[in-house]
Amino acid sequence: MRLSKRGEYGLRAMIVLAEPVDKNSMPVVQIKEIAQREQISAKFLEQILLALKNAGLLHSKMGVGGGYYLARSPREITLGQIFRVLDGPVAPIKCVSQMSYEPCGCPDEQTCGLRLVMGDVRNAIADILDNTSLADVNKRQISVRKKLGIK
Amino acid sequence: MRLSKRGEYGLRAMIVLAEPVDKNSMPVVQIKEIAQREQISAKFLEQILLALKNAGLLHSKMGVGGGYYLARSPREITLGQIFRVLDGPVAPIKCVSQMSYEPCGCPDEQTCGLRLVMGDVRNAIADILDNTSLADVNKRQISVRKKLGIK
DNA sequence: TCAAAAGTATACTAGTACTATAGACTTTAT
DNA sequence: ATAAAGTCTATAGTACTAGTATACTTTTGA
Repeated sequence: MRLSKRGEYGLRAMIVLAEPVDKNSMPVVQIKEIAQREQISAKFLEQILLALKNAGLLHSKMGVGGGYYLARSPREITLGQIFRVLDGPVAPIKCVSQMSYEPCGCPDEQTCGLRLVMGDVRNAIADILDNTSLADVNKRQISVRKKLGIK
Repeated sequence: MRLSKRGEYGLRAMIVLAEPVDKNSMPVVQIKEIAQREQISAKFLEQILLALKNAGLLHSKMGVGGGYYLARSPREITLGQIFRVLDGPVAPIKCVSQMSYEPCGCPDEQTCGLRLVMGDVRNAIADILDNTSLADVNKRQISVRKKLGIK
């Protein structure tokens, strides 16, 4: 039940890109900067951000002073959207996938016990990922920091 | 967020092995029989059941009339136990694993937003898998069949 | 007693996915 | 014009997946 490095890095990068910036500074962040902050290979991150751009979650600006920025407000981008771009369906088994169903080959799908339970698992995961926006993540981070009295 | 074939087949086999049998027939089932019923390569299933046996979830009887049977009552074997033997930790990322924690390399684990959310995901999955026994699965199957009016 | 049924154990393999790395190209600000 | 930045595609090493293969051990019962 693993999140790939691709997914991990992409989610972390998106969370960084959603961080509230001081007003009237253009919220464009460079790959290199994210890579450094999060200790990720910049070249690998390149591919990941490109995929997120092609999926419409990021926009970019080329050339000097360029970089990436969110295509929509952090409130409107969920972790589920990001996850699906980078790691595919949320469901642990294809036959319970809402977004990309496929039969799994069990003798009788309707009464397959595994399918029943894995359906619950899928729903539990999707519930969290699809109802947590980048803004929510930032809010939580801030409240944790406050609680710990840091920064 | 995928369940491997190994995990899938193992869980399916365990569910079969937990099926209520007519009283006083020894509940020993052969690999071949499970493989046929569930459409799984018998040789592959062999390895899987062996792993489950070595983990103490199954017992076996060698020789003619032998086979596998559950080491404990279906009420006492959870899907979480089976899953962990075959597919490893439930957590989507190592730094939120209860059973086999490892740092994941983010700059500050305490305030890592991804970690906070993935912790929730881990708990949601573990909640289901660790609180669903083989007996529960069978009960659900039966109730689904009843509802559908089959068999 | 010995053959057949059944599990045990390990090695091997083809294919695919993962995790990058590399390099050539395009766009843009100054 | 040049350097900074993203774009795009190819490639490589490694690990994992999903099996196959093979030789063995244990047990039963004819």
